[in-house]
Amino acid sequence: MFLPVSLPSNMALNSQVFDNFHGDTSNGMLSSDMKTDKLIQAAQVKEVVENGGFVGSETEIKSGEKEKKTRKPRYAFQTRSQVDILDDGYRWRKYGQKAVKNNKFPRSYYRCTHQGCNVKKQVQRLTKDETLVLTTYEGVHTHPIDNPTDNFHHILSQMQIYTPF
DNA sequence: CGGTTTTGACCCGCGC
DNA sequence: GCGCGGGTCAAAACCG
Repeated sequence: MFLPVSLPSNMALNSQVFDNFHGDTSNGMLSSDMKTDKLIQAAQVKEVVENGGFVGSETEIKSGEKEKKTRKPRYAFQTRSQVDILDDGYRWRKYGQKAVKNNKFPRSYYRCTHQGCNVKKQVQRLTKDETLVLTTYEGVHTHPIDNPTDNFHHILSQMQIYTPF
């Protein structure tokens, strides 16, 4: 259920992200940096936090192992929005929700529903500024977007590509 | 009726 | 060892 978006600005955000994605994923080698960058630009993010460290429990390296283990990239950014659900075009299934120590709002855990794609993200609203939403992505999508909650604008722009006239 | 949300339980690492 | 904080599981509820 990613439809309760009632803000027109948010919908404009989504369409812009879609356009960017379709323009860059032609070879399927879209880097997560570009993705995040596009999202940031589109979402009018106030502050960006890039986490270059390790993610997850088993990815931690203890011994002489260098950094050859699967170090998933994790990108976080804050968005000023009144709605918790920021639809980025992917389908997410919620699998958990926990309360965080210093925040009164719970943190929600989502997983990409695409088969074989275990990209995760967590969404958390900040207590400091109730209008700020911190979204953290973990992993990289390696499959095209199944554009679900689309606006007709984007559909039409796609149709124009395949229409000779 | 199938996929998603909900929600408490469970697990794991860490600090005391 | 134990409690705490954070992350995930899974069964039941929920919904289109």
